[in-house]
Amino acid sequence: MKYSVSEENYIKAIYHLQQEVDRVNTMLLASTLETKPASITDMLKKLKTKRLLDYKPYYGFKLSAEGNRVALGIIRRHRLWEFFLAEKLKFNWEEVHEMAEDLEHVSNKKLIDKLDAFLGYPKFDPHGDPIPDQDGKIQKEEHVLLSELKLKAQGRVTKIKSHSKKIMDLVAHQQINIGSRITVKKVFEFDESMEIVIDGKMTKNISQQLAKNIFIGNAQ
Amino acid sequence: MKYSVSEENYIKAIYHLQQEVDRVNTMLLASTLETKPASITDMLKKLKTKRLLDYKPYYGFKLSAEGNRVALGIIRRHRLWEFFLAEKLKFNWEEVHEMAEDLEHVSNKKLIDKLDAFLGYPKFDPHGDPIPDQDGKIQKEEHVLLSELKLKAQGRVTKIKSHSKKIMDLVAHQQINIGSRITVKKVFEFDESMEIVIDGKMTKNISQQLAKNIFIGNAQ
DNA sequence: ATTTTATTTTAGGTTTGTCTAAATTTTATA
DNA sequence: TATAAAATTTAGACAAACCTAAAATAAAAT
Repeated sequence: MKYSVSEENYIKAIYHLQQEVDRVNTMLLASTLETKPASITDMLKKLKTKRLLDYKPYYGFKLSAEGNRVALGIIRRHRLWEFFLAEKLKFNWEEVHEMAEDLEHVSNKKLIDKLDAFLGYPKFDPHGDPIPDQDGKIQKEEHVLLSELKLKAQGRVTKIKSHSKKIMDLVAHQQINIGSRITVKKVFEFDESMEIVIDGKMTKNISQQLAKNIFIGNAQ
Repeated sequence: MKYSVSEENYIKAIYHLQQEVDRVNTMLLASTLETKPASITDMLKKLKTKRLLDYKPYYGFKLSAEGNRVALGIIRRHRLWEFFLAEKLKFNWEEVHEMAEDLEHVSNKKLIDKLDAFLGYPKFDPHGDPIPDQDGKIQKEEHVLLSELKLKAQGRVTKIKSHSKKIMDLVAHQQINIGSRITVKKVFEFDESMEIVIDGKMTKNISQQLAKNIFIGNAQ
């Protein structure tokens, strides 16, 4: 089954929201898609008739099993293209998200599977988010926030929570990358900022707000 | 300026038709786009107001200078993606056209220029068609149809005229590739079929219809 | 338990790109 | 050159995806 760009954007947005809340509602989806609640209702009905959505008027909604499957396909495409853009075309990892928003809608299965092979079946995209395989399976992530790491603890950066430009600017400037090895040297009680060592080379001071957006984990 | 997928498909189709006839008309465009004449007229008006088209009702039409520039941008994207698909993802050259039809509409300039660099600034796509550079400049092709080649003449395959699946099937089966060196051994008066030698190795018999679709030239 | 507020849906309108059927214009033919 | 045929355009309709404004429903507050 082939879905329109709009349908795919709705499905993807619902999927992501479901990772944070158990039942998505109209207002929330409208604000993340920057559209009006009435438009949301229209699309919900459409997705329901296509059996992608479990939807009862006035009572929120969630993706059906099939809806989930479709969402994972879109996310697979998005993240593979992100990996391609960063790894092969040498884009900075803060630039790739926007371009992948367009590329993800090119949905020829054979193309995506060959791209996957060409890239060497990567398990994580440049932001550290897991890339679903052909069957929609996702590598389990186990990670904690850098802000929760104990003194002297160390681990690798697996993911940045938000992909907003503001965070990306700071993270890039501080030379924190996916895969960087981080050691917590000191935590200051005053503002809970921390001193960290990156890859055993650079010592940096980062705010608690930033530390709350950096995941440290077991991946890659 | 950003154009819709539909607008881009019209612009591209008009550009290609202009390589064959001097003034394109409604019926011709309708049949190549597999759409109805009334739809063509609608879009022509739109492209005219956007100053992409030189159009006088009832008297045919052709692309403006700006229309040409836009067309070359689309063709550049199409052919770069074709090259990528064939060269990097290892698709057969008869498969790439269809996928590139989707990819060509992803029009981020920086993405395309980086893709171009990644591919090593190729001058011809897998079908032997020239790839416009950033400024829309195209490498001049000089070629003749294989059917017009004289006896004992030889040259390299630079391009296949049509990209239809039917032709591609036959061409691939006969092991005729872009860059293959072809020598005309014999031409039969009865049906104007010809015996050719490919790369000095294989001797094949091909129909006149096929020979009329194979270009032999100076490129690559 | 009402009333107020917030959320959600419905009703009806717009734009884009398509269509069919009818009207118009050009081209071909007798 | 008048008429028939073909090509083109216009008029009006439709689906997709959005919108605004109004109505319906649910949740919160008094």
